[in-house]
Amino acid sequence: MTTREEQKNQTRSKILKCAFEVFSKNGFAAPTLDIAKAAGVSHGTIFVHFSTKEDLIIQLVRNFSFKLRSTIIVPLSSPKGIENFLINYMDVIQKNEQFYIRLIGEKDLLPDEARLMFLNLQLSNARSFATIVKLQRNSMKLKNIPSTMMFNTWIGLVHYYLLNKDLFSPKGSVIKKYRDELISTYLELIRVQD
Amino acid sequence: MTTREEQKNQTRSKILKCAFEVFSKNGFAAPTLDIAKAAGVSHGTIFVHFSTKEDLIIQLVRNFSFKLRSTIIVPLSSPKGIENFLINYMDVIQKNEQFYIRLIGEKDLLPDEARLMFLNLQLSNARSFATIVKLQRNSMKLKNIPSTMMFNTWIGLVHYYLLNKDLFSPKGSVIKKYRDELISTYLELIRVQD
DNA sequence: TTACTCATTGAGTTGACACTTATTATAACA
DNA sequence: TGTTATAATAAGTGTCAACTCAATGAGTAA
Repeated sequence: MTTREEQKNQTRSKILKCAFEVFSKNGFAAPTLDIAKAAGVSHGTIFVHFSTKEDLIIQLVRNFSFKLRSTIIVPLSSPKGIENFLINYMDVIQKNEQFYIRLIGEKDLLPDEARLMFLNLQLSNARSFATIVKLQRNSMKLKNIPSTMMFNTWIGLVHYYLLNKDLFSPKGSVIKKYRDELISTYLELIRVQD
Repeated sequence: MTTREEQKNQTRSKILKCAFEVFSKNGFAAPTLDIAKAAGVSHGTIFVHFSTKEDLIIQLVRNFSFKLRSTIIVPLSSPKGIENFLINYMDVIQKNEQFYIRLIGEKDLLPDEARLMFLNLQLSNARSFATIVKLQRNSMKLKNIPSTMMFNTWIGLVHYYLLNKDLFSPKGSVIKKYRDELISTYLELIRVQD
C-alpha cells in the first residue's frame, strides 16, 4: 500500500471514529462540521470520503451492528441460559451505551438503510432469546407467556432505563448502575414460584 | 368581549389545535409554516400569539398534561385496582396516541419547561401506581418486587410498543391492537401462582 | 363620520448547515 | 527531474426555517 493510500485510510478511519464519538455525545443531528473539527480535518474532507452525511451514518451503523453481532453470545442449553444471555446482553450494550442510546432514541433520524440494519440486529436477538427460552422451559418453570412477549418486556424495560438515562443515571452508565437490579427483577417476574 | 378579542382568541385556539395535529403527525421538528398553513393564517401570525416556537410547544404540553391529569383515574382500594388502573391508563393514552408518542420519542427536542411538565405527570402516575399496588398486596399475592420496578416494567413495555408503532401497528392505533395482550401479559407476570 | 387601535399580513432578514468546487500541496511514477 | 494524479483544503453556494417589521384594513369609540 502506498503512503497516499495509507494516509487516506487513516483519514477515513479518523472521521469514522470521531463521528461515532460526536454522534454519541450530541446525537445524529450534530453538524458534520463538528466531526471535521474533532477529526482535525477540513469540512470538505468528510465529503471526499462519504458522499453524504447519511452515507457516513450508514457506514457507522453497519460497523456497529457487525461488532454487536459478533459480541452477543447465545449460550444454548444451559441451566442458566436466560440469565447468562441477559448478563451478556447488558455487558455488550454497556460497552457502547451512548451510541446505543442514540440509535434507539433517534431512530427516526436515521437513513432507512441504517434503521433496517439495526432492526435486523434486534430481530436476530429476539430469535436467539426465543430459542433460549424454549430450552429453559424444560429445566425451569416459567410463566406461561409467549416468548416474544417475554423478550419485549425485557427489552422494553432496558430501553426505558436507557432512554431516561438523565433521570436514572445522569452522570455514569445506566447499565452499570442498574444491571443487576434489572436482571434480578426480570428473572423474578418470569419465574413461577415453588 | 368585543368582536376583535373574540377573533383573536379564535385564531389562537386554531393555531394551538393545528399545531397539536401537525406536531402529532410530523413531530416537533415540523416547520411553523406548516402550522400556519394548516390553521389558515399567515406565518407571522403565529409569532403574534406565541413569542417563539418553544413557547408554542410549552403551551401545548401544558394543556396536554392538564388534560391527562384530569382523565387518569386512580381507583383506590378495589380488588381489581391494578387492572382498572392499567385499563384506564391505556384508554387515556389511546385517545391521544400520536401526540403521546411524539412526547416520549422526541423528548430531547422539547423545551426544558415542557419536558419537566411531562416528567411530573409521569412521576405523579408512578406514585398513584405505587399506592394502588400497596393496597392490592393485601388482597392478591404479588411478586416480591419494589413497586417502582413494577411500574417501570409496565411503562417500559407500553412505551416500547408505542415507540415501535411502525413495527407493531403501522396503520392503526398500537394500543387498540395490543391493549388486552399487554395488560394480561403484565398481570400474569406480576402475580404469584397458587 | 373620523381618528385611532390593533390583529393580521407576507416579504425580508438572519443564521445554520449540508454539500460543492476551484485550488493547492505532495506523493507517484515515467 | 519533470509530469501527472489525487488527498485535502477553504471559501463558497443553496436551502430551509425561525423570527421580524412596516404596511394593511377592519373594528372601535368619540
